[in-house]
Order: sequence, then C-alpha cells, then structure tokens
Amino acid sequence: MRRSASGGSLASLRDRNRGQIVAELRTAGRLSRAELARRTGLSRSTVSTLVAELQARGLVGEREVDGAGPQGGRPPVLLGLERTAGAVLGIDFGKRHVRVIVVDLAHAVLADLERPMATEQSATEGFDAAVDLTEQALAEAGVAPGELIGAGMGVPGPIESASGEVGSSAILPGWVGVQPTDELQRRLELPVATANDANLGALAELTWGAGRDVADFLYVKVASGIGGGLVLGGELYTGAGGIAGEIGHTMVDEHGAVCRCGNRGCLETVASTRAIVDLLEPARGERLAIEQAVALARGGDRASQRVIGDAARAIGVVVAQVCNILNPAKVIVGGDLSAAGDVLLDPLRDEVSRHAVPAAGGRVEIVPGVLGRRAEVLGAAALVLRDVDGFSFERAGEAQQQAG
Amino acid sequence: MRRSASGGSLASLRDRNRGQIVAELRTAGRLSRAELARRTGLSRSTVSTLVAELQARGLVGEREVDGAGPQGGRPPVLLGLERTAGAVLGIDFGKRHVRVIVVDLAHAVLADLERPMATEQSATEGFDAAVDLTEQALAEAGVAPGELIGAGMGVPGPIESASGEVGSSAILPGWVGVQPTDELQRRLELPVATANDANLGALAELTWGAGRDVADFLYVKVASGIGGGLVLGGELYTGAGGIAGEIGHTMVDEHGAVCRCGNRGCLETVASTRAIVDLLEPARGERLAIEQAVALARGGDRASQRVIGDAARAIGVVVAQVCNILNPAKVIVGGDLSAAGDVLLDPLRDEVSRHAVPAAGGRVEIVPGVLGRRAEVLGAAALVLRDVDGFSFERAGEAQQQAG
DNA sequence: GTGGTTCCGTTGCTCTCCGCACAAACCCGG
DNA sequence: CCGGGTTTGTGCGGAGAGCAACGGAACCAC
Repeated sequence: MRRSASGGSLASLRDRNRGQIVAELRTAGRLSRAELARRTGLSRSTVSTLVAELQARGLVGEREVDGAGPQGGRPPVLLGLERTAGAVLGIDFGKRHVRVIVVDLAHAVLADLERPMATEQSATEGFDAAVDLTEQALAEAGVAPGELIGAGMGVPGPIESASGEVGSSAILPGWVGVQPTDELQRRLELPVATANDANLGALAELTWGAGRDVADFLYVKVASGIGGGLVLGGELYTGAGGIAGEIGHTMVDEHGAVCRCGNRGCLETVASTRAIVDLLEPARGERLAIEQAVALARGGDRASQRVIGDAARAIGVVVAQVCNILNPAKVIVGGDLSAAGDVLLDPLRDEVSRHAVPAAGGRVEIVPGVLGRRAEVLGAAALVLRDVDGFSFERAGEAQQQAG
Repeated sequence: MRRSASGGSLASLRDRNRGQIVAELRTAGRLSRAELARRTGLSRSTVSTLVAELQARGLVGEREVDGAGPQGGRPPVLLGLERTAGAVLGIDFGKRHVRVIVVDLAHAVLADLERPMATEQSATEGFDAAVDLTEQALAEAGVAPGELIGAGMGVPGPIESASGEVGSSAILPGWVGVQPTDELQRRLELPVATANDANLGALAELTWGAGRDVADFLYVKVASGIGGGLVLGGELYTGAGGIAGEIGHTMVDEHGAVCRCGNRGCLETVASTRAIVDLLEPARGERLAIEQAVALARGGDRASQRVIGDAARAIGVVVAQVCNILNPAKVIVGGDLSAAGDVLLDPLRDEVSRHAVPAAGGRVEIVPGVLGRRAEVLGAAALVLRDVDGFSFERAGEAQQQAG
C-alpha cells in the first residue's frame, strides 16, 4: 500500500509536496495558505496551486475564520480537510470483543461501536461480527461504503510479514495461521492493512495521544498478554519479520512457569492481568476481574497493590533493558492495567532507573497512555490514515473511482 | 551535517537524484549510464546530464571496460567515482590504540595506520596522537589536507546527543565529560562526526561487511566491554539521546558483580574479555591476553572453551531479548572475542533459539563480523561517507572550497 | 556487407516551482 | 472619511528538471 516515494520524477515531487500540505492540515486542523507556505517551506504561489487541486478533488474546503487574525492585514482564508473526502475504517479484534470505528480524513471519529464476544472467539466468528458492525457503523456515521478509502485491522497476535499469517504467540489460538488481511479484504472489498494490537496502540498514541510530538518511544500494552509497539524516528517499526516489539516474552525468571510461547519465565507469565488475578484468587476466594483488582489497589487494598507493584517491577526490568537498547524518549503504558495509574507506574519507574544506564533511564519519561480502551481501534484507523497522509494524487483518485 | 532533504524545491529533487547516482556508483564500483538508469529508475537522458555535472566537478570519471558486456551491442562506457574527488578521514580511539585511515569517495582505503598507546590514555594524549597519525596517513595516501571532506571519529564510550559529551559508561574514565567532536574539529579544522565504537562497527559492517544487504541488524562488539550498534531500516539508529545499543548493561544476574555503570550483574561483568581472562587466571596461574585464550579454545582447551561458552550463553540470552524486541534479520558479532568463531557462536545461537519467540529467533542469522579489528575505524570513515552519499551539489562545492 | 542490438547524446516538450508584481481586505491614525 | 501599513491570495514570466523520441555510434552474428 505504501508507495515507492523515492521516485525521482517531477510528479513524485509534486505528490510529496501535496502530501505535506495534507499532513499539515491534518495535524493542525485549519490553516491559511500563507501559514501552509511557511510551514512547508514552499512558496505561496505553489501552495495556492496545490490547494486548488485539492479543492477540485473535494479533499479540502474553506472554513470560517473563528479566532481573530494575529494583527492587521488581510484576514486569511482558512482551509481544512473536507469531511466528504472519504473515510477509513478501523477494526480491532480483541480477546473478548470486536470494535469498529469510522474516522474521516481529518482524523475525526464519526462512529465507534463495540460488540462483546464469547471468549476465545474463532477468526470466522470475529470476521462475521466485524462485517456486521461495519454496516452499523457506516450507517451511524452517515458514510456510504463507496466513500471508504481503506480499512485497518488489529489482530490479537503478531503478524509475520513474510507469510501474512498470525504468529504462534497470539493470545487467541483460533487465529494462529490465518491470513486476516486477505480474508477481510475479500469480505469488505477494500484495501486492508493489518498489524497486531500493541503496534496499533503505539500508532494511536503517536497519532492522537501521548506520543504526538515524540519521534522515538516504546508503547507497552499490559492486558491479558503483554505486548509492545515501537515508534522509531516517527514511524512504526515492526522489524525485519514484522514482529518487533514482543517484550512480553523476555525471560525474567529462569525457572518460571511455562508460557504459551513455549519458553519459561516470560514476563507475561508474571505480569499480565491474567497472572495478577491468578495471584489474587486464593487470598480473596474469588476470581476478580482485572478492573476490580485495579479499583481495590487504588482504594488502598494492600494485597492488590503488592501484586500489581510486583508486576510493575517485573515490567520495569524489561523496560529498562529496552531503554538501554533503544534509548527512547518516552515509554507509554497502555492496556487494562494502565488504569492502575501510579500504583503501576511508580514501581515501574523505580526499576527502570535502577536497571538502565543513567543516561538512558534518567531521561526517559514514563507516562500512561491517554486513549484507554480505544487505543487499538484508533490505531487501526491510523494505519490507513498514515498511508493516505503522503498519498499520491492519482492514487487517491483511483481509489475513489474504484470504491465509488 | 545531514541536510534537510525534505525541501520541496526542484533543486532538492535534482540533489536527491544526483545523490542516488553517487550512491549506486559507490556500492557497485563501476556502472554504465544505462545501468545507472535502470537502477535508479531515472531516464537515460536524465542520467546523462547528471553524470555530465558530476564529471565537470571531477567527482566521476570514465573507466576501462574490463569484463565483456553481457551481449552484443554497443559496449557501455563504465563510470566510476574519481579518486581526486576527495577523501575522508576515519579515526578510532580504542582502549590501547589510536588508528587512522584515509578513504576515498569510492570507498577505497588509501592509508591505514595504528599506534599502540599506554593503557588508560587521556583524551588529550589521544588527540595529540590522532593529529600526528593523520599527517602521516595523509602523506602515505598522497592526499593533501585540502582534499579532505570531513573526519569521522570513534570514541570508547557512548555519546550523549544533547550535550555531545562522552557518557559515564565509557571504558576510559579519562574521556568522560569531554566533548570530542568540538575538540577534534578545532584541531583538524574539518567537519567532524562522532559516534561510539560499537555503533561504528555496525556502520562498517553495513557499508563494507556482513550487513551490506541487510536493512535491520544488530551488531555486537565483545571486547573489554560489550557494546551494541543497531541498523534499522538501513540506517544507523542511535535513539532519542544518542546512546542506543547499550546491551552490555543488561542485567543478567541480580546479585552479580558491580559494574562500572553503577548497576549489578550487567552482561559486561560476566561476558566481556576482561571477565573471561579473570576467570581463567587462577586456573592457569597467569593472566592471558584474550587472544591467547581464544587460541587455546580453538585448539581444544576445555577450560577456555567452557569459559567462552558460558560468556556466549550469557550474551545469547540478551541477544534473544533484542530479537524479541527488534526482530532483526541478522546479528553480527564483532570485537576481539569474535575470533573464537563457533566456540562463541554455537552456544550463542543455542541460547537465542531457546529464549526468543520462535518467529524472531528462528529466522535470525547469527554471523561473525568480517572486518575484524578494522571495523571501528572503517565505520568512522563511513560516518562521513554516509553523509556525502546523498550530498548536495552546492554543498560539496563549498566544502571543497572551504577545505582548499 | 547487412541486420540486430545496445549504448549514448541531443532535441523538443511538459511539468514544477519560484520570484515578483498586483489586487484584495483588513487595521489604524489623523 | 481617507491614506498608509500590513498581510493574504493570485497571476505571469522564467528557469530548472525530467522524459520520450530520434538519431548516431559501436559492437556482434550471419
């Protein structure tokens, strides 16, 4: 889906510049032509012609001036991305839910639907639900199927880039070996991009959340499993084989429990929400939901605080290693457990500063994600929006024709 | 030193295309215009005009045809980078040596000098020796100082990008806190780029060695210390603060020895060459050089094999973690210990396949570096060559004038 | 020698961006 | 109310860049 971009032709240059304008408009919301020229470094006349093209395509429209201009002078005509320019679909397959959102090209969420599922859903059940939810969401958003440019999908496990299959360390066994991209592409008749949930969380925080101005960060998702997503140099990094970020399977205890990945003592076996409720079960005589455990910990319950704190310390040791290896500017913690706030983050920060070399561990900011349970599905949409950002004019035209 | 590159102007487009031609010529050695057109995707006429410009500048010249062309037809005129176009300096400050090389823009080594130093050299002593060696090397290479485009430098410790200072986990205490880039820039009156030794090893293997066709790999340098360098997406990655790759300070033993970084049980305390000779000392009654220990191991000595194997396993555990996190295509092992060959690599591979998730650990190739002790200084030169690769025409002119 | 093939340079042609000039739309002071 | 100042948006000419096509050049095969 990503275009070559290194093409040396004149057309590619214009594409890049046009894409830059779209990108600026997306991040800033509304801008005048003059402001666009300043930001992109292009001349005002070039910006004018590019904007005219985008207007002719219906991608950009003029907006009301709300705030007064900074000083005297001709008031600027503000421009913004047009809602009718198209929309993208985000689909997230979680452990016990399917969630679908519709987002327009200006990054505004038009619809957001979630359906709880029986545990351990199979891939087929998931796809059925997704297609169903998509129809509902489109209706709610007032978007015709033809206006869709593409769909992004999050699956509960790593995607091996060579085969396009879900890898063996997926949370849901029913998904291992399926090729979700092809499958959904067939069902929706749309271009589909796929990534695993943790990578999408990272992408979402990069696009909308705590990583907006950060070029290099680690996103950690602590839920039933523990996953990681990397943003390096402002781009999602998935490694040579597409599965980078698997921090949940770092060994933290040589003789620990056997993990579903086949090894022993993985971080996930001691610090996932599953491990936490397991540990709390005998003491409380019942199996809590992780939300209850988090609430107890925040309310002062010693046992819950201790168990979550221990998990945090284990995660902190691994995060410290990542800091040594990658020296990120930020670590963003998401997933169900991040609701625990400082009960989780304080001991995590402690361990990072203890185990990372000072220059790496001392500088890194460790913060909670700001998108909550919406992170993955937003990231799925962002997966497509990213590609559209620097998009080729021709390509966008084709896509609209093809879709319409 | 790196230029903006995102400029939207026509000149920037031409710069990019010209840089692409230079890059192709550098990697391939000799190419015809037609072949350049095929490789870059540019039209033959465009390639012709660009080559004409480069010829006018004296950067490119025609070469003899050596191998016969593939088939009948007019024989191609081969082009190559001109030796007189300029040269770059590579300077490596090791623990007990200073090494200087002169490399031309076609990546040919014109001179290579090394001077052993007393242990624990100070930064000032090092710089004195470097300047001295530089004069000798230039004489030997037949390169006038004015022909130099820039110098790359490797220092025995991490460089913090914010301050430009050598970080606290440097091997040589006399270097901590100095700003080597500024210092050398003053002394040589040349643009200077700096990185730490492990990063340079990675860059060298990327440019000349085992990482030539690999976009994502980890370079591990096992010597008195253990360092790492990352190549991600075909570029050296140094993280937000410039110190990425510090795999030597991953904790492998909670209650291990205190490391010079201040933590306990770092990989470096159990698997560096220093640790290896420490372990062998009581058994052999003498303190071996690491080269001797390696020779013994290769010759069948059980104790040496065991000690090196244990170190390899410790390294393997950490490399496995990196594989989980970054999913590289290759791991290249360099440094003094890499001379041990499979005595080192076999147990290392074992541990990686045991501790990494199968999709990451099963695919990764673990190979020795091919550049030996020359790796760092070659990388220092490559640091400058990289920047020249995509260089701006005007800038190159300025640099030559400024230098001359 | 003739035809085929490949390589290289030249010539229009189109596309793209920029600098500059100019009109438009506002504010302000007198 | 009116002219100066300021900022915005647009039109035009010019220069730069890349491409397709043509033709000449140099080789091989028959």
